Amino acid sequence: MSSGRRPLSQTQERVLALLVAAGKPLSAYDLLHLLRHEGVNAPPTVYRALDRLVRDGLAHRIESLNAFVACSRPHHQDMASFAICDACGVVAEFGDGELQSRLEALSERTGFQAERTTVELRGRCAACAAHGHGHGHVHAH
Amino acid sequence: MSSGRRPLSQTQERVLALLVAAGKPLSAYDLLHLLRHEGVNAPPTVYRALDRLVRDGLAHRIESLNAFVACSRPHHQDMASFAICDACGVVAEFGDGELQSRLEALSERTGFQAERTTVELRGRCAACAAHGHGHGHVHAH
DNA sequence: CCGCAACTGATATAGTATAACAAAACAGTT
DNA sequence: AACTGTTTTGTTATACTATATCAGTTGCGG
Ligand SMILES: [Zn+2]
Ligand SMILES: [Zn+2]
Ligand SMILES: [Zn+2]
Ligand SMILES: [Zn+2]
Repeated sequence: MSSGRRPLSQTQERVLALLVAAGKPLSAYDLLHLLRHEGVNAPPTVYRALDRLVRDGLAHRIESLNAFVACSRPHHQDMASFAICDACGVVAEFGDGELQSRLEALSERTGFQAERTTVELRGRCAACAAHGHGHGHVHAH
Repeated sequence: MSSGRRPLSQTQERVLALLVAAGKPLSAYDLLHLLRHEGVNAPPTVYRALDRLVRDGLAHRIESLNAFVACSRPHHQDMASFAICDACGVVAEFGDGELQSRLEALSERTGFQAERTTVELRGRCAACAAHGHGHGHVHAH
């Protein structure tokens, strides 16, 4: 039998390293541009590596940004939520037991069987809210 | 002074009507195809109508689907959450005071100032979970 | 009438994601 | 080593989602 899961491939390691280094969400095409120097030059390669990382719980997709971020507590089983600063781009990942309980209670009541839950707060982080970075925007370019 | 907000334009009305009739999320391009018969033939027209409807609280964007759905309780001020069935495509919109309080408490603690909150549950609705529609997928085509 | 704001038309372009198929790499088995 | 099933990669092409830009229009208040 196969004990544990496969190790990451070279590409998967590279993508994860880039996400960790960035410390904020990168789009698949951001990653692709960063990897052009290293022989990766097609979208599917990047998307496949991302699929693996997300399946494995090493990265998350941020739906409201169409982007990906390294998991801050790899392989956790509970659901993840995100607070995303629109001024500086930083993302805080947090787990919230009460939030999760609340959503599970809802499933109980309604019979809806959730397989995946997205919770994303968009706004300003404490630092940016203080600083008068009140109306800036992060640009991907 | 201008009492109340402007009425919806013809295009905006049509887009809203289509969303209501569909009873589930439609992509901007789904709407565009439906409107081709009526002289609308460019994406920006549809996106602009959708912007207006979303700004006005008559429709919501579902981030995890890149699609739009009519609001089930127009103009509500509290945050909306969504349970989306991946088998039959139906979306249930719900407001949950406790959920909202929980998220507001979080903002309080961390200083994060949320301007927009996305809560989306993906899974199977009660009917589909019962029926053994256990592994189907909804296709947009 | 004038000016302003919102909306539209039209064209082009940017950004995000997957389909499909062939080839290579890898691990476990015989 | 040879065989087998699975995973990953390469490559090309294509589909889907969204915005930029600029000109023209419409509706309304001053
Ligand atoms: Zn995580
Ligand atoms: Zn910030
Ligand atoms: Zn609503
Ligand atoms: Zn269903």
